[in-house]
Amino acid sequence: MPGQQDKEPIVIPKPTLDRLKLYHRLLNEIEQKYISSDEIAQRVGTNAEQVRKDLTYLKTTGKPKVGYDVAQLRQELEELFGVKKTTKVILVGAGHLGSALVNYPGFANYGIEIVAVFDNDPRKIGMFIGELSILPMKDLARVIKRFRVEIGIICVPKDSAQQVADILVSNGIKGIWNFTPARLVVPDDVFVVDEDMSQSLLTLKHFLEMKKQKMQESQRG
Amino acid sequence: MPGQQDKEPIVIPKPTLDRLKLYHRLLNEIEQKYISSDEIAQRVGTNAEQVRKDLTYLKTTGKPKVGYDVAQLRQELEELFGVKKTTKVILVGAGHLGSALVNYPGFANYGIEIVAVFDNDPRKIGMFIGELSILPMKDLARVIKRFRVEIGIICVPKDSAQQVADILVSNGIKGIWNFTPARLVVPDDVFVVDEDMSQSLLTLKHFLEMKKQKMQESQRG
DNA sequence: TTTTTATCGTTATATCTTTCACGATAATCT
DNA sequence: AGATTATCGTGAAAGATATAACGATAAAAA
Repeated sequence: MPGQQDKEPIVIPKPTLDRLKLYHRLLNEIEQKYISSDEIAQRVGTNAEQVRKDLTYLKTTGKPKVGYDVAQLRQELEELFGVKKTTKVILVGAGHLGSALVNYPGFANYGIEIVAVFDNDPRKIGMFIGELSILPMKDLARVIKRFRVEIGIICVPKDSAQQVADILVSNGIKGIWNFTPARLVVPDDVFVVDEDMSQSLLTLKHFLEMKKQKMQESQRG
Repeated sequence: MPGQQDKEPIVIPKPTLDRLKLYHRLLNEIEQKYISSDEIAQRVGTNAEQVRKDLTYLKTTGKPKVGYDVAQLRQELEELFGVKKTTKVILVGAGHLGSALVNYPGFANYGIEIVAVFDNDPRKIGMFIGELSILPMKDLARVIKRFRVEIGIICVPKDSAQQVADILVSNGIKGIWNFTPARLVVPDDVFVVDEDMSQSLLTLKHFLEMKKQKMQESQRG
């Protein structure tokens, strides 16, 4: 395998990465100069050992009796997640969800900029979502090249999802944020993050089921 | 601890539960009568052993040389997730995202019915989202009681999130689907599922960071 | 300056999850 | 009917992650 080196291929475990995201969010909300592993833990709902373990994956180190330098930690996390670099993104599918995303105020904080919205419904072409006019799919290649877009958001009906993914991939997109329940098939070097809301829903319903069962049991018992 | 029994407190591990959701979705898409662990695995991107292990948490059992009965497995999963029972849900926050959710066609498939939408902006009261007219917050208690609502969706601005959560909880809501980045503080018996899109974003950006680093390394090396 | 204390970093232990391995079994083939 | 085969179910091994334990260290107190 050429181009691969054994020295320090430190990969951060997924669970740790997920918690680091929580820490990152927390650090953006607090004012103090230092914070202890224990305080971080309490605020995000884990324990101090876990926090310290997680932070060993970073360069930032804490001081005994004081804790971690908030600004420093925040900055390292921002680098880790590339928050500071603006990433240009296109969105395909100008339905309700697409509109919601274009208008989502949170993206700017994470260096995300939606530069164009596409749809294949001729009636929608030219209409505006926020300040962006909806473009036809045939303009996609041009826009991606022009703005050097790397990420595409898919929020079209499920049955068109794979087709759209194929178009995005063939135009050089390397990251896809998939809001449809479809499982996308893409080359290895393309990264897909699924945002399937129905799945979260199942989690909620399952919880309520469990709860009801428990209540019935304790009544019987 | 009264009301707690030691016999068979079988709890399905979270990773297993997440995969079961994938299997459930798959089973809804296929026509065949039987399916093998291997086919399930290939279709959802895992391996056969994993699938079989996961299915040991269910009552359904497979037949050698044949596989699992699709209909039976589907039904057991539907029961597990409470898909068949319609759950009534209210939504607070009639912004872009709220509208998107009300119009989301996928909910019906999972037995979710949004029965009312609330907002505290007087200008929005009485306007329609789909077929639902936007109600003032003061109607909330009445609606929850009337429809026996157990789940509330919060998609208001971050700063109002906790306040809304408190209102929901005090009106007997037991499950909250939180679309804001706020961390909600609720009693132990209330279950919160966070749907923080900014967090998924970080996953994507982190991936792109990694990728860039790798490319730089391989150029240097 | 010495002692005490809070908090870190890290190694060791425990738990949880996945993978492996293989005997059991129902369907198919000879 | 007996042999063969695909597939299951499960217990054991391996791997990953989380928790616990504790010595080290910087700040604060004595």
